[in-house]
Amino acid sequence: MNEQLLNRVLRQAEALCARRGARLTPQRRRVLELVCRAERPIGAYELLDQVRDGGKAAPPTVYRALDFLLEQGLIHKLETLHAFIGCTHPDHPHSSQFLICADCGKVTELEDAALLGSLHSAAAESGFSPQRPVIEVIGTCARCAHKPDRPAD
Amino acid sequence: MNEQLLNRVLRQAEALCARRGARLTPQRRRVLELVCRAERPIGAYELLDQVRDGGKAAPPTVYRALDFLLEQGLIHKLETLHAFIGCTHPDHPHSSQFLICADCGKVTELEDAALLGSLHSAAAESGFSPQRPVIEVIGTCARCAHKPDRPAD
DNA sequence: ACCAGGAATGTAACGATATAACAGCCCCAA
DNA sequence: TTGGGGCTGTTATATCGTTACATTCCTGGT
Ligand SMILES: [Zn+2]
Ligand SMILES: [Zn+2]
Ligand SMILES: [Zn+2]
Ligand SMILES: [Zn+2]
Repeated sequence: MNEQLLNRVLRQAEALCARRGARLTPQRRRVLELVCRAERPIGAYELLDQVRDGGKAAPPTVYRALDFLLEQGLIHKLETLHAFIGCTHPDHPHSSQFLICADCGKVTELEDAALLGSLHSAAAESGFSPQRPVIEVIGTCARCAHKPDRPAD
Repeated sequence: MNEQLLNRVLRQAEALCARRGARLTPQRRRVLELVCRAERPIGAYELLDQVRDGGKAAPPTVYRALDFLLEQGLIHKLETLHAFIGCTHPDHPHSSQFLICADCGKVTELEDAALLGSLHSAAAESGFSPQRPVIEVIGTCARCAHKPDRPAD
């Protein structure tokens, strides 16, 4: 996430939390910023290292911040990677899908209505009521597909 | 999985492995049977307890069997639960979807072509080549939706 | 039958991810 | 001012998964 987008996201986060009466404390804001600055999904313990930064901090510090940010929809958790990414459009609640490149590790967040529709149709046939769809697709991104070969294998 | 289906699955597993030159050893067959007998997704350490059954066994024993069974498509892993279920139709390779009831824990395996189609379309728009789609839907199953209330909350 | 050599298993230790439980702090509201 | 709820600190522990290396088993070539 570039600097400009990051600033926008942080401002949106503050506005959203204010509107909702949720407290985006410095600790939480710090974790949000770290997640968003990471070019790739980032793990909780990796975050912990950065939060410590010489000082002291324990897992609950980071996990509690992550829980808050997840509740507010400011970040997403990638179940297949046990890692987190910042949401680029937290302004509205959404159920999104993730394209995860197994080669370069980059993740693209989609919000595909047709895909969600298919999912709801399929669930409905079984009388099932979806509450939290988890859709994560491991594959190869366009950039990596164009690479002629793995350069440094 | 009922006894009849279990027996069919075990026979299919033997046939498949034989055809592929893969060795469905007693250990692996045992783990497959334990996974299939479980009414719900079962975790690796839970399996380990049952594999031990008084004797001795260590995590790699179970994880290696699980790896083999996953490779052969005889079981599936549920990423959101860190648990495993037996595949009810291992005769052909497939990418399936899972409906996970948050109330009773039951899991339904789907193989919905339309849903997969939507997924591929959505991915294609981003130039992304899917290799392993992970689709797990947390929600409420038909049975649990009909319950008037949580009986013992 | 014999003997590699690879596949499968046993065993001990460790690493990574996540939560429980309880204590102290801060801020606002009654 | 005095709770009380929300946030944070701290320690320990639970849960999930892997590494590394020794041993055993099976198989295929001779
Ligand atoms: Zn998002
Ligand atoms: Zn890539
Ligand atoms: Zn299946
Ligand atoms: Zn249910």
